[in-house]
Amino acid sequence: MLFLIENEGMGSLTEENYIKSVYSLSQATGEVIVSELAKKLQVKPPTVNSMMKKLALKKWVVYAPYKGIKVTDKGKKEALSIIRRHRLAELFLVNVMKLGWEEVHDIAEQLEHVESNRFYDRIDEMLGYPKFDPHGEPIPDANGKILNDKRIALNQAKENATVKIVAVADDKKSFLDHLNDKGLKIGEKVLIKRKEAYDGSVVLINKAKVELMITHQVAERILVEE
Amino acid sequence: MLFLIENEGMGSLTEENYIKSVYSLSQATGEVIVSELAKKLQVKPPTVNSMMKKLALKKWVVYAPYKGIKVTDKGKKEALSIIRRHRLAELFLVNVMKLGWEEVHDIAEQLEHVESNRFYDRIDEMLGYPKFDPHGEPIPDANGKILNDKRIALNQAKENATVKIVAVADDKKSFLDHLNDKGLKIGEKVLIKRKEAYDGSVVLINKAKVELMITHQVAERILVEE
DNA sequence: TTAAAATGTTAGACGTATCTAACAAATTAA
DNA sequence: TTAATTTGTTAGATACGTCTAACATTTTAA
Repeated sequence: MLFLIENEGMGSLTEENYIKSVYSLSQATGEVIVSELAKKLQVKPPTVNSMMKKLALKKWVVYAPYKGIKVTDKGKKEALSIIRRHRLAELFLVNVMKLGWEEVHDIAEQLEHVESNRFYDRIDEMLGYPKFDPHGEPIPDANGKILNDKRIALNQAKENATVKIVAVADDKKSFLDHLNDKGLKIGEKVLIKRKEAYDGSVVLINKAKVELMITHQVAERILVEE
Repeated sequence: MLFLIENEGMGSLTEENYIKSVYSLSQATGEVIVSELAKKLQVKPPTVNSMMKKLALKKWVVYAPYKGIKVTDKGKKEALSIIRRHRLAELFLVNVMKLGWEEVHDIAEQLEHVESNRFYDRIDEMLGYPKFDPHGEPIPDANGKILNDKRIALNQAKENATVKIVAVADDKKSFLDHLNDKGLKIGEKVLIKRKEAYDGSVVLINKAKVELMITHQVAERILVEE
């Protein structure tokens, strides 16, 4: 007799980490490639490959050989539930436990896997049911509903539109530094002046009326709305 | 090239769970047997057997085939560090997060494996550096030092001694109920009237001057001091 | 447009933690 | 004190998550 330890919808800690990364890396463009995931998760491509087959069987992702990986609604729900726990944990560590923002990420990475609705509901309550974390990232509610899910990658915004930078899809320090150098930050509005069909770069005008050119690679990782 | 992921002293989550159980189950008698551990950890005896070989290699336990398992000083240090985290977590969940005692054990079981000194030091600070948890169990300090480590099993106390019940080495509800039926509880003093050499049972007199007989099996699981 | 480079997949291996089946030792009871 | 029972060990299997080496496909660039 064989017993299934995990319930239908549940995932192992590892699976949780994968779906979370698939979700966030595919946010901007709608999909993510194997090598990108491998880099993010610090594993080799074959490992990602076999895990994707597994997640595809679970219907968390859509995955055809040599094609990009897409999250399904089911996978999205999983990811949002983990992201909710991560963001609540971070906020809790900062607001209640008075730890510094720079030191909470790794702890939250561990706390997000704690299995206990009571624990997270209580944190949510103590924090006053917050809707956003201090990076501007929305916190999904207990049902996985997320406020303002209409964010798009900067390179997908229309020419001449004025959009607000609401988040970045890459939290590596080097990327944040790069934005800083360009005089861009979360919360600020920019005007999309021109999108180069040629190389996908975007020319925009920032708050200080300065014209800036940003590469496709970078534009893809900046989330905007409106 | 092969990289070791774990540092010398560290253990996997599984190893941590094993050494914790070895430590607590061997508290009273100085050792614990395979089947007892298997029962506690919900695994089969061969699993315990192979894990004990592993922990013996790490010098956390002393283990010879068909003999009881003993914790080494090194293993004790590991165990105390996990127990510290568990007890701090429980107290935090109850005192700060206002969860009920009955619901915190499983959450603490998960939190105790969070790797972050900052996290635990902060909890310790918020709780005012507590020395005992509400079950009367001492909380080891950051160096693994434990206040009053002179507790002994009830059956090891001398005849005619008056001792205080400070903790139980078995937190299953059925055991606690059994003690309740006998009119014994943590914090209460009892007089050891007689110890039967024959079957190891102990006759004692409780607060209400009532004479009680408790079996060796039970006496072994009641920790007393003084 | 084809050759080189980048990216992805398959096959086969390994370590961890677990199991069952079969056997061995120690303890208990007749 | 020997036989039965309990307890422990060994051997071999399995699932998970990972790897490397070899091969396949796709993309890029000459």
